[in-house]
Amino acid sequence: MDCGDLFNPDCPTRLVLDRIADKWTVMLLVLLSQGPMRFSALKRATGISQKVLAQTLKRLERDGFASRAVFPTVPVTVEYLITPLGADLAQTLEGLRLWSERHIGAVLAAQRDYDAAA
Amino acid sequence: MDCGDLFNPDCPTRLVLDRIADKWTVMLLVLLSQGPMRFSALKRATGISQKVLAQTLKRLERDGFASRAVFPTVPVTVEYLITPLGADLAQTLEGLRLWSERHIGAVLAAQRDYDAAA
DNA sequence: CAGTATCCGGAGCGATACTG
DNA sequence: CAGTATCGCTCCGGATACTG
Repeated sequence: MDCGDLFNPDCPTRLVLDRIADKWTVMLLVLLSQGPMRFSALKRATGISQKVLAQTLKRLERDGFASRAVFPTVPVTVEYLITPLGADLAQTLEGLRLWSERHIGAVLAAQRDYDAAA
Repeated sequence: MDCGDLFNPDCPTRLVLDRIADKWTVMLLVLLSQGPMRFSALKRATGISQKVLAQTLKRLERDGFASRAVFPTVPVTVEYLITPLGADLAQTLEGLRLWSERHIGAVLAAQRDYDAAA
């Protein structure tokens, strides 16, 4: 891994990591990559508080990972959709998901050993 | 992406993500994957505060991603080394790094557009 | 329904001082 | 050298209440 620029706070990898590294972003990314969803559906599915959900969706939109579709019904209906960029990122995250499922056992075992030694 | 279990806080992907999603873990992982390093060298290379560096290294060790080698010199010498598990994870993160370098332009452009509209 | 506004507690991180 | 201990600030996230 070329990491010279990792020391730069503006390094692409750090920027992306900082963006997806909060509690809910990846989860919403994955959810939306399965299909469009409305605000309340996302809230129900995830259990996120309204404030944080709104916040996270706004950032997703700002970064170009999701888009908003507003239907002028009464009351208003809003759908969130993943963008091609967001779908591409979700696809890439798949590698990390596979790694996690394969190796989580090893990680948890290491933690147990470590804690037992202490 | 099979995300049914993403809603479970104990889902492997969330566990791993939560562990590497802090400010310094990935950077240390990458650094150590290039070769063993001593505490003070890591401190100099990264600019992390002593407290947070010690904290982060301890977690890396607990998760089985790094190991400590203590040499009984005076004063004591300590080297940190990446483990096979840690090296494997660093390798996987390479995919995310590549994605970041390829698409960071699109992300920053999206942010500019979004901010300009507001 | 789809948000915004406000308050609050806890975690993360840095700076500083101290120790074997 | 390789840490630990303490303080203080900031930001994140949750709970609650309110609005077009």
